[in-house]
Amino acid sequence: MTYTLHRGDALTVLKSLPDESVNAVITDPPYNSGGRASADRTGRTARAKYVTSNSAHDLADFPGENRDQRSYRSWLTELLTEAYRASTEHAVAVVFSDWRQEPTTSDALQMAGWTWSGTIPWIKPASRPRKGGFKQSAEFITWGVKGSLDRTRDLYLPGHFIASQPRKGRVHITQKPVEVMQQLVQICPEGGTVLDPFTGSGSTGVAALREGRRFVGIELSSHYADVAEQRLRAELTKDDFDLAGPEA
Amino acid sequence: MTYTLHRGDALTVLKSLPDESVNAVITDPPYNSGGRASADRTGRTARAKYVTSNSAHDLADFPGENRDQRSYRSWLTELLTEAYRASTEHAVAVVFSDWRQEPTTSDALQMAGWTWSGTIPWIKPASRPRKGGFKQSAEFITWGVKGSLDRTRDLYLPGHFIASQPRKGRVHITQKPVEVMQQLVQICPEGGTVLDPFTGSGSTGVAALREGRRFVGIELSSHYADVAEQRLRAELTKDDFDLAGPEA
DNA sequence: TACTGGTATGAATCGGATA
DNA sequence: GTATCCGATTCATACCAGT
Repeated sequence: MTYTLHRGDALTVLKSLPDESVNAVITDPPYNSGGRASADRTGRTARAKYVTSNSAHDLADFPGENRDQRSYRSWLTELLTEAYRASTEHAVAVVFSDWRQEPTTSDALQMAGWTWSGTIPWIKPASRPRKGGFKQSAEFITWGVKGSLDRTRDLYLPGHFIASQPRKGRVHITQKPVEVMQQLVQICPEGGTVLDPFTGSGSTGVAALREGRRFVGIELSSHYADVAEQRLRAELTKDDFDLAGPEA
Repeated sequence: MTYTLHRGDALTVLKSLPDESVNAVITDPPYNSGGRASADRTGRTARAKYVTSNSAHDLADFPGENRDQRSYRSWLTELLTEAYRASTEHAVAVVFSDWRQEPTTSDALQMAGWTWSGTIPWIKPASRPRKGGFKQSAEFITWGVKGSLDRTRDLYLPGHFIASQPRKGRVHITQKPVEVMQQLVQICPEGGTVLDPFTGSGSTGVAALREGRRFVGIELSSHYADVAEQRLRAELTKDDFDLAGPEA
């Protein structure tokens, strides 16, 4: 399997992709969430919003956490519109969000032309408690189809995920568990192409390669583009190693 | 503990409730979901939408399943507005929905004045698989506060639930597991009053009584009002029995 | 290997001080 | 007042070291 990693702004690069060139879009955009007032959400960095002040780790910040509610919706809509154009018939879009952005995400998905087909909770067992109320232990995966689902495939995917955020060897604040991503990429037909306009540390790509799908990624931050490049290359090397065996 | 069960239309009865008389609103309104087109949703009864055509059980139909998307939103908004009026400061509203109605539900909750504070997935492990895609195994519990959360309470509630729908002894199509409801009613202070404008078979009430909360219910269908009445009365009797012990 | 005990942390949240 | 910023808080879970 192969991958392509574009360095640059998601929307700009998306516009340069040819029509009907990908078979699934799986991505985790910056949520632009957190905080009560608009200024809290737009005026602080991802680290300031999402990382406990006394955390020992020193993971790099990531860009794009400065949009207010309205511009978040139109921005996401335009992104998903371009992704729709670049997708084949029966392609599926899979978009992460938190509870606050889930309604906006399903709006944007539909405005971009996709047929909203469901919302899948991802349960994170290790999450902060909240005194006096219900804690927030889930993220949401909104998915939709271009046209109709391909019902000829003998594919049955779960309706929820329970998995902890990576802790050991974590390289990104919002890194997703590869085992979850490996399930998600199966929505793309084998040998097809998975697109992730917010590659980050590249978990979607790693999962795609492991499951025998091609990968096209876009990442703005040069730091994370480097990280993703390394992880993806390592994945290919590991493949060769696995195929050849340790004796080769 | 005591309960009051009103028979009649939810909105009409709600308007007759005194201001600031309840401490939590926990309810499962008719979802008005199901079909893709408006005609699919409004033209069929609840049984036709939610029950596999050859199902063996013979549960009664329930009313209120004939609103399109827009009128559902305004109807729910008006309901939650009245519920808000009838609630005390720091009261919490807890509203079930499916993935399709979750955005509308959080809209209505906020339009009614509540501060939306989160969305909790309820995972139903035994759900039908879906060929070619992700199955739908979750419902969503949208919750919000009148004013601010009471953070003086030593209360830490879960951020998700995993429980199968009652199978044995089920009396309502959309009956909720009492163990889930028993967790939810804890958002109401002990000895306080829980309101459920769509009582159905009365699971919210049963849970409230078990957890030492008063209950005020409203149910339109006389069939289900009878069912709820019986379950609630049985719960009180069982209480007496438990207190006195089998030898008394 | 299986278990135990110690420790660090989470796509937060909120009250209250400061500007 | 209003907007912004600072930092205390909370516990189930995951990881690690040691037996």
